Amino acid sequence: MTTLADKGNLVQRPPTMKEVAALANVSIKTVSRVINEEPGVSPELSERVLQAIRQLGYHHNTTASNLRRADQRTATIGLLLDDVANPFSSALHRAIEDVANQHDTLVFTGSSDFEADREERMALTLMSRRVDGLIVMPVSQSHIGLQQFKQLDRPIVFVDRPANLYDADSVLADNRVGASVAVRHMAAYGHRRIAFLGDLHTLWTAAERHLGYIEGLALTGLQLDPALVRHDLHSINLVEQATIELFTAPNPPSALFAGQNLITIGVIRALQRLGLQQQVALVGFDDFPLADLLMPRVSVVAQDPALLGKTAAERLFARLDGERSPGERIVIPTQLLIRGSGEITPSAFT
Amino acid sequence: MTTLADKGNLVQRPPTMKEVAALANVSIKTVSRVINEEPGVSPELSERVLQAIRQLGYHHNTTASNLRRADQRTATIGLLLDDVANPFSSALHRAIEDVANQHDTLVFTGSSDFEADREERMALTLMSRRVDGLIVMPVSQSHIGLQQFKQLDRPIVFVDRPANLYDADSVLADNRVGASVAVRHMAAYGHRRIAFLGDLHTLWTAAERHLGYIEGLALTGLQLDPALVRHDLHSINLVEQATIELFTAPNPPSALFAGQNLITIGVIRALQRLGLQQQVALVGFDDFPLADLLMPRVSVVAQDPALLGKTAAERLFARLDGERSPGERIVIPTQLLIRGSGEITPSAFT
DNA sequence: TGGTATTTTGACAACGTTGTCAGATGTTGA
DNA sequence: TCAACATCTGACAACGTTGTCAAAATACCA
Repeated sequence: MTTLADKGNLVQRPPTMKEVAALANVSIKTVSRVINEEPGVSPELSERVLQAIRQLGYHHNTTASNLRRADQRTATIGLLLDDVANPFSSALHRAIEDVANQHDTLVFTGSSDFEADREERMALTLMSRRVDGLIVMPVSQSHIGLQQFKQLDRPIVFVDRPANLYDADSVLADNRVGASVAVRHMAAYGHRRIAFLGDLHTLWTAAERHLGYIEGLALTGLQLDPALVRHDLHSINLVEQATIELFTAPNPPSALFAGQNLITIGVIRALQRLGLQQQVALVGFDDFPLADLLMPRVSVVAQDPALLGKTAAERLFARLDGERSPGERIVIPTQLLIRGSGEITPSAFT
Repeated sequence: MTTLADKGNLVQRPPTMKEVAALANVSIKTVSRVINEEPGVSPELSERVLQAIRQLGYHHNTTASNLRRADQRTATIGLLLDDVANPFSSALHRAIEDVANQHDTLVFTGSSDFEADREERMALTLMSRRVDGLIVMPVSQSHIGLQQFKQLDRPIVFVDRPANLYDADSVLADNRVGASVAVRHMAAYGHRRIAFLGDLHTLWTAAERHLGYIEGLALTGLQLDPALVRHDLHSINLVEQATIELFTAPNPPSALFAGQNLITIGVIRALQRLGLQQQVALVGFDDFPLADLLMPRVSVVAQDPALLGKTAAERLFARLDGERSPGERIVIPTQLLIRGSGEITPSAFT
């Protein structure tokens, strides 16, 4: 025969309102009133209840409370990120946590690892937990799980990348303009052969930055050379390899636009290996810690992940507070940070 | 008159088992059995139920289920970190998430910002949510909130820093040995004046690394000079200022031990400002991204946050599975990564 | 003093689910 | 054909809380 304890179950039940009520010699409802600070409890009873609460070490059971409450709220939201350990994601996370805290809401966070079915699974799990809303960096195109969530009329806010879901808010960085500015910046320093190194072309941000690159070239009257465009560089090895290939091929670029911070880092690694870091211009998309300590200091198009996160969270809570306007795209501007690597002139390179 | 919708409540209730049961023309209990894959439901009924579930878009309500279940589990754990956006914390977070996923458990994460009362508040909130267990980077010394949690016989595992709570597991890096190794390493390169720059002395890790520094000096027969020891450098400005002071004072150090990664970065910034980065030896505690791309490349004592997190999470789930042995201290070794900055000789400096 | 208005309190059902147990149905063997 | 048994199924209570509403206690007024 096995007992509960044998199975490793939590056998010691926390005290309940019932026990508090018994000790204070009042009804459960009175205890409930005291805890929820509802008016109309005499100071005398209230004190007796509080005393009993202290004595028993009672703690309110939020889940049971939420189950009964009429508004169907759980005071939790879900957050689906690429990877909680990625600096961009974790900066978002922090900003969202801060807003959620102000709304007495807890955050369930998960990493999708860019896998649509992980995203899907997480979304369904969170739906089972009845989270009040969702903030998502979307991976999948179909959003099957998310659609089901939407059907319950619960808000979803997309962040960093938009979704095909009609009528959902998205909070995005201005990827296209940012990329275009980066290209034009290097063109202004005299570069005519500017390469593009991008992430998985299926990612919306990668595609937008590529479009910005093309726009930037067009605006400065430069020719687009397909040999200078590399997509799908989703691992550091692929980045290094692509960079080296660019410089061993005939007619190499004199400037590089790196479409994402991990790509920027891979490029720097490769340039150091090639000994070219002082001769090739480089602007990366998305800032990263220590970019200003490298030699040369790395110029980047900076996003503002904290602002993206804060905006997304505020949007979500506005929806939860009843805001019913149609879904919007909110675009947060980017900023070119001039530090040195983007201002290297072509003359440095031969 | 205001309706529910006006108040922004989630008015559309998700379908319940009751509705599924009605549609499939069976009892609620049968629906429950199908969902929980309990044996003894005829294939025919089972199919009818599944059909109804699909038709209504039913999703199991985990919270209601957990409330009723006998084992008192919510399949959630709480995670209290310094700051989810800090790379060390977020690496821990990711490793813990992965283990939790394997146990079909969701993680509530919060940032304490090194404030004891934030930690306290978070702990109480998580207790209200009836999380099954807690993983904590502790801030406070008293652990009032955590103690109450422990009283419910729910496991807590401390990570990175131990707690005064008797009988709780801690998973720690070998701070003292790591620091000692760093000091001895630089001493072996001929340094006799090695400075210590540390974090808030109230933090256990900072204190341990300081002890390791002292031990390292003692083991190499070097004199401890209090003028070379700086504590409480909890902001980048304080670090830069302290570094500059060290080098403007008479008899400056020829080598630096930085007790934490943000401190290391501040030191590098200051050394660059002073133009001393190639002349002063530096070993930092805790690795950071790009340490190997700076010039000189930065030697560090690396911790393994992913392993710390994984170990802590596995410990927690072992407890939840009924493991009843006394609380343990598990120490994860550190590793000296030789990259260049720690191998600069005193001769470079005059 | 009696009657009404007001405040305070508690009994009970309900939230959505699962545990318990008894009843219904079907199967087997003599 | 009937008892004995195994298999399926459902009624009901329970988990810990809050919403509803009526009862009890108190205050107020003529």
